[in-house]
Amino acid sequence: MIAEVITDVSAHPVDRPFDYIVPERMEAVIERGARVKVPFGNRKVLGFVTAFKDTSDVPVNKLRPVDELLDLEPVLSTEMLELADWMRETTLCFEIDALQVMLPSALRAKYEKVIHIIRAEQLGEEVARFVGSRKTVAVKEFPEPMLPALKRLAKEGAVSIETAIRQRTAVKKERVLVIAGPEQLDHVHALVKKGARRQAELLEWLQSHAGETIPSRDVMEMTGTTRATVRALIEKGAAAEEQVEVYRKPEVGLLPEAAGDPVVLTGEQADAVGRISASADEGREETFLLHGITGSGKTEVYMQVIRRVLEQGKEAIVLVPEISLTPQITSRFKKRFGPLVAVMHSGLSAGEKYDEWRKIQRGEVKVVVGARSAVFAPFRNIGVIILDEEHESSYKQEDSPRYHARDVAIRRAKMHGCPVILGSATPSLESFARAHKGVYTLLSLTERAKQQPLPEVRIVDMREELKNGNRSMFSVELAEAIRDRLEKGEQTVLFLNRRGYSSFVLCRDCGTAVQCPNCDISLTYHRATERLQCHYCGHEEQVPLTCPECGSEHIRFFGTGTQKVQEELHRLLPEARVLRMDVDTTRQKGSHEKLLRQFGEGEADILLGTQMIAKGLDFPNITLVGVLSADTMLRLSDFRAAEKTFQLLTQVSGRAGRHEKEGEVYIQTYAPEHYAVELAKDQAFEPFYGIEMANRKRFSYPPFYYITLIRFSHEDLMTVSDRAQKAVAWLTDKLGPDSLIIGPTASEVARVNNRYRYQCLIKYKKEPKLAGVLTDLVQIYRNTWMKEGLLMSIDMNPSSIS
DNA sequence: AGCACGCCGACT
DNA sequence: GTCGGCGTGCTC
Repeated sequence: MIAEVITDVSAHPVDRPFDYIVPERMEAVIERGARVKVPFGNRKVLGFVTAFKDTSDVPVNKLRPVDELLDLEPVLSTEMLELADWMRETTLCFEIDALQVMLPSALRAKYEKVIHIIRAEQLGEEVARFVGSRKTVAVKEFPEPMLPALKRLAKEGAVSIETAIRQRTAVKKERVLVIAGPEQLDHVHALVKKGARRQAELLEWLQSHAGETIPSRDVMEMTGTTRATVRALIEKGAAAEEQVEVYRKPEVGLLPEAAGDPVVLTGEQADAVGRISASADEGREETFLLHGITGSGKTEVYMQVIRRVLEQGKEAIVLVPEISLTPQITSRFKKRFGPLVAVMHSGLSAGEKYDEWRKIQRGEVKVVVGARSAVFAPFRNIGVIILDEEHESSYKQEDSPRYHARDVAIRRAKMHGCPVILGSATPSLESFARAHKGVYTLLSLTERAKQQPLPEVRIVDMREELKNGNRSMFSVELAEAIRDRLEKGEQTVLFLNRRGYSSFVLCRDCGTAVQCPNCDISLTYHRATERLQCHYCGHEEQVPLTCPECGSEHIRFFGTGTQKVQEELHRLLPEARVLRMDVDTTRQKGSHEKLLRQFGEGEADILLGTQMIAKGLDFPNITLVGVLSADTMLRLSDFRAAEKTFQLLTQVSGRAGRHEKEGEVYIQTYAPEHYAVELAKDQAFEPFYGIEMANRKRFSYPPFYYITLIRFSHEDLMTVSDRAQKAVAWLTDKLGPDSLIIGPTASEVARVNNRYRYQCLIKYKKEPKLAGVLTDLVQIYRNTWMKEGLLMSIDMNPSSIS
């Protein structure tokens, strides 16, 4: 038997299956989707078995046997193997990357070079002393100066250097005591010596738990005894100690008032649940776009559909944008479905993620709530896949494999015969257009679940404020409104769109900001470290005392970070209690939940934050939302700038007045007449959709055209510009006349990490040749440009082109 | 001669 | 990606 194996080597020339002989002893147990250890060149690597066959085209003398079978139970199903093929084709990634992304990182291999001692007497004094009596030693343990000696020893055959494969995180084991039966314990009683008070105490406790199995640690804790005592009784036969597999228990901070029980549905909600359930019952692969204004109760619809699916013995996947950012929604699922829910998010450790994954794999849970990668949850009988906030750009992975969770969800639904729900108050233009065309089924929720009116939204023209001499971050109106809430004991949420607005250091004399030495971008000032940082390459430096350009001492901080707003807020309203939520205050594990809980329990009057507070926040006492700078995003040179601004403003406004008290929203902007700002005021999605669609059509952008972005980078400006030019010329020649090729142009940030960046954009409606042409372009790249140090990457469906 | 370094091709 | 093989050029 021959196995086809995809090896754990992410590189072009080996992006294909390699044939291996399956040793007889493995033949009965090896399966597709299992991991194996195989010899590859002069080392051992991990690989995935993707197929079997009887004969190979490879010359027999080149074939080598599989070294070791790592999984008796395959880690990837045939569905997943097929899905990986599809991902390779649609995103142009390596097969191995597609396979790896579906598994928890704990299952990935870690390679370590070790030396095996063959003839200890030959080692020489120094090495021998270091090695001691060990048979194998990791190479990295040796001090640098000893390495040449090791090399020589390897050549002489006194030692061998090999790569060991280690699994990153193992199954967690715990010691348990299997306590003997009562008669046996009585028997032990006689053996305990008179003076052994501790043992007698412990034995008495054990007698009251005869026959049970209890974790050793718990036993010691409850009886106040130590290992020595326990061991003494084990020797006398009072109990046996065993190792059992356990799951790690991630800390789940359940938020207090997240409702657990199903609620009575509005007519619209009930209709949505009915239609989706019908589709699920019939096993139809239908995609629904659930368009519901903020506060219309989309989550309740999801949960009732899931309940129906569970009743049929099927499973459900719920995707939310970066889950640690929305503890409220996970709390609701945990409360509703209890132990049937697994949660997968970036806040979990590798071991915790692995444990959650195993629960899914073994069928111990039926619902998974997670971020993007949870779309690969290893369920076998999926009944529904849900993407909440489907317009969120975090569903697109920005590095290889550049997949979109929405596409994967729809693909998996096809294979399982089940519906997909795309939920949003502000759907992506792509999805809404598809719903209009009838590709997706549109379901609308137009009323708020608790019948509250939409909040009153006021747009504040900051140019007027400036004219009137108000140079602060707060307009007179907004400041007044905050003060008003403070007096009433109600809560305020202030939102700062930080992008392009962080603090930087500017010279007042020559007007330049301090730049990163490696990238064409200004450095950002970080209060916590009191240093300047580059967000692209990570470069860090001291804040200069004089301008590096002109030597002037007149340099000062400019721009607005959350810290600065907090200071200004304190000056304005010294009595207000402010909670700040941004990357700096939420870096610690669980701090996000903690801050939200504090705010929910009324420990602060004002919550000040960035993007991360725009979603999911749902507290009854919030009656005021302020957006400090609505239009910073509009300045981005990206075709989605207006869409993103509209979505963000609508989401943020939706945080106010979700319960009994009415809400009010202030949007401060320098572009009050922009349609994205004006229409967000009334959550007027359809009018916005109309205008934006017209613009997209005029400029040939999605959803009218598909786009593919090709990026190039090189240390030398001339080289990158020339190769990009050559690539574009080649594409123009090969692609059909209806495809538009834009560029090459220098990227928005033209240099990152001392590499110059160019890009070009292909726009097309139908281009059957595209896949083939791009594959050929990659061939050219591999054979020529890659060797000169050029990097080229292709994004088949970029969410942003800036 | 002895080796450091960079380039190239192979990996079943 | 990572290795060994091979050529070049430098030093003792």
